[in-house]
Amino acid sequence: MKNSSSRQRDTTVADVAKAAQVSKAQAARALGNYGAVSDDVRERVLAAAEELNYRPNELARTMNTGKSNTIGVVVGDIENPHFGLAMRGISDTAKAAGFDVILINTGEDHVAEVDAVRVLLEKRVDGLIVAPASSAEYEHLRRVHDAGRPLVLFDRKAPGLDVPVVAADMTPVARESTAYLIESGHRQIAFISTLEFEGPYRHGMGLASSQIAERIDGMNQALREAGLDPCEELVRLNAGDADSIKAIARELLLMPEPATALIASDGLVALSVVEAVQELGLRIPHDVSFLMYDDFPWTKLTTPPLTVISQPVYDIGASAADALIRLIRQPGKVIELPVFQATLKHRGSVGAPVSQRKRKRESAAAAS
Amino acid sequence: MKNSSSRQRDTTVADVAKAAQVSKAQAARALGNYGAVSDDVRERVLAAAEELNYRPNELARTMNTGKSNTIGVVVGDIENPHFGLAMRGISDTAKAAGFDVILINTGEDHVAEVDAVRVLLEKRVDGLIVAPASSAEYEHLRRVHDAGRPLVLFDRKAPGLDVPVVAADMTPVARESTAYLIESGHRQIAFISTLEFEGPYRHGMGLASSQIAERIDGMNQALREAGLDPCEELVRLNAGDADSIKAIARELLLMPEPATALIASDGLVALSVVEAVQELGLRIPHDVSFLMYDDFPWTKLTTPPLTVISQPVYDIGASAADALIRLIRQPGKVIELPVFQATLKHRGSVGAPVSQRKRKRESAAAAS
DNA sequence: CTTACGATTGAGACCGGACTCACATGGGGT
DNA sequence: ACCCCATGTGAGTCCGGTCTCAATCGTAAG
Repeated sequence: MKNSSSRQRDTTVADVAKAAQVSKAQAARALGNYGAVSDDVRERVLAAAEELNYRPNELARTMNTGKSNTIGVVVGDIENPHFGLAMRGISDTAKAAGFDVILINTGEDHVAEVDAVRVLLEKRVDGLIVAPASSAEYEHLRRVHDAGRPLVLFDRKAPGLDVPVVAADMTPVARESTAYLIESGHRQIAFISTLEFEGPYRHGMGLASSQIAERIDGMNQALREAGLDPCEELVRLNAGDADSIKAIARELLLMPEPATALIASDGLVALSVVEAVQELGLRIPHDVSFLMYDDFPWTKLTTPPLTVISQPVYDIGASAADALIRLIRQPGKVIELPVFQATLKHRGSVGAPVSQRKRKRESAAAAS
Repeated sequence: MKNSSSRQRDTTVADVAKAAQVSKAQAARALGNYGAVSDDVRERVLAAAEELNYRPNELARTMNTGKSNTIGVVVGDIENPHFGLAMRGISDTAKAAGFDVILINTGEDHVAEVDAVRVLLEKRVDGLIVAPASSAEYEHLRRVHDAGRPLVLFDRKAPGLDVPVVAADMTPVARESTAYLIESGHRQIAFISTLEFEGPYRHGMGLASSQIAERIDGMNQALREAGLDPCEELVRLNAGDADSIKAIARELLLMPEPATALIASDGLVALSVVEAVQELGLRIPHDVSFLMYDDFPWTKLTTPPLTVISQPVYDIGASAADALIRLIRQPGKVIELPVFQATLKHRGSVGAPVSQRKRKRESAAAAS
């Protein structure tokens, strides 16, 4: 129908105005639905717009209103279903409020993240939701704030940055699940995370990721409440890539006093840990108990299905979007955020440790 | 340091020009690195820009160059690791060529997809990569083309739309893997896909998704080559959501002449199919063999690990980006695309069917 | 029959860059 | 000494909208 080549210059308000025989200003008013326009003019303009297939140039509009009706999202790893689900929460909420969402994936690379933030700022998004790769370096995030763009952090806090953070409080569930492991008889409970940190874990040191800090804190709480001493050697940070995670898991399972329960700090770590366990020929939960963060669909397919800690990820995403939009609409107003809780989902990967089994058998024999 | 409130008006070329005591035009030239500028002026301008922390307004630039140095990507389901990985291929390639990438997720919803395309067009991206949810409705894609923006399709063709498509050729691997199943003794081989279609599968009808069409074609080829008759009842489209997929899997396994091998058309379908098999108390591969498309990490964790068909997803993404960029740089030029092949990865989920086992046992007994 | 006031309307500035055009300036060639 | 052309430079236009402002119109009030 139309010339399919590239020249197809877009029709502008001026074109529409000419066709409708009115001034550019009037056409713009009718199209933009502002100011006073007589019914006669409005009708003619809209008809002309329809006829010419007029599409407003959003860029031009953004340029002199300063608003783009778009929010930008920066995540580290879109391959991680955790972020995928959160993204849906964000999208749905934003869409309902009339905002478009554009996403940039950084592959957990700090440089890429800085770049992503710059790009989104340049495109004049109205606000940003960022799941920062590193909570240590956040100069680029401060820039967002300085540029007067609302910012909401997702999943991780940036200490020293006064910005709303939407995340589940992981301490209670970490405590609960550790207590459950202790109750099952475990004493050597290991925690594995890819969180990067200079040097090995020590109690009391400030961790860059509040999420991980809470998971460890809750664990330590439960241990102390049970009269046990949290062991620094059993908390392994800097787990790195898949091979490195597997090496760490092997190490934990083959030590003189091996870990009898492993906790994976997220679904990606879990993948490698389970693989390592299987490669060692150990069975879950008979030889070693396993617990993981992130309720991914595949966790139900292993034998046995895995006991997981589940967060309301979709809701958290939705809430982040909601907070951001409120911030965009009422700048400066202090907003309050709902607190989210994670829950422990008992499936089949936690059991009594081998030594415990022996003890039970012995006491049963003694009783009979 | 700076006033942290929102007023912080951005510094513009005009500001820089004033500070450097030159005309706006000269400042713009020095900043934009075009035209003729004396060393003296350039120096002063750059110094002033640095001093004032000048950041070009990308929107304004885009508005009168028509180029945004950004490519837009529209995918149906970013939660699907398949797209996540492809996205990385796209990002890496685009970044290397100096393009930014923005992504919009549609949740496989056609309306959302139309919207996404509109938004990206409005933001004046230089080109689009789209994995269309439905190959049947592509009016919005035609609009991209009409607007003179390069477009590359990912994973799925849109028949009747003259646009480059980057995807692996699934026919050979479908044929190979089906042949493998046949060789293992299977005669009742079922295929399950969520592809939406009016009515059940019939031979020879045009499927909206070329990916699925190829998978089925390859399968039928292998069957015919083995002298078997492709059975329409064993190809199940419209599998729908998780529950629906499970119901279909159950049906296939409980028919009078049940399927002895199941093929899941993608990793998401696979999740539900395996779950259904497990819930029926059937064991893979003893009671039923299983084969799936998509080599997801979790497929190695099940017992037994699953035999999968793997595509070079990252490379396909990279190639799509590469094709799009070539199209952006040389409009109109016909580009040729590499052909990608998928490969069958033997793991442990395919074995001889039960009946076959019996037959083997019997013949072994007869021979002894 | 004036006057006044709200509704309409058009001209034009403006957002922040890119780019055109006319006008210096000056060194090289003859 | 004179012409030519490359290099520098500033004024101003344009992109496609939004928005201000002053002028115009109609009509109800005085």
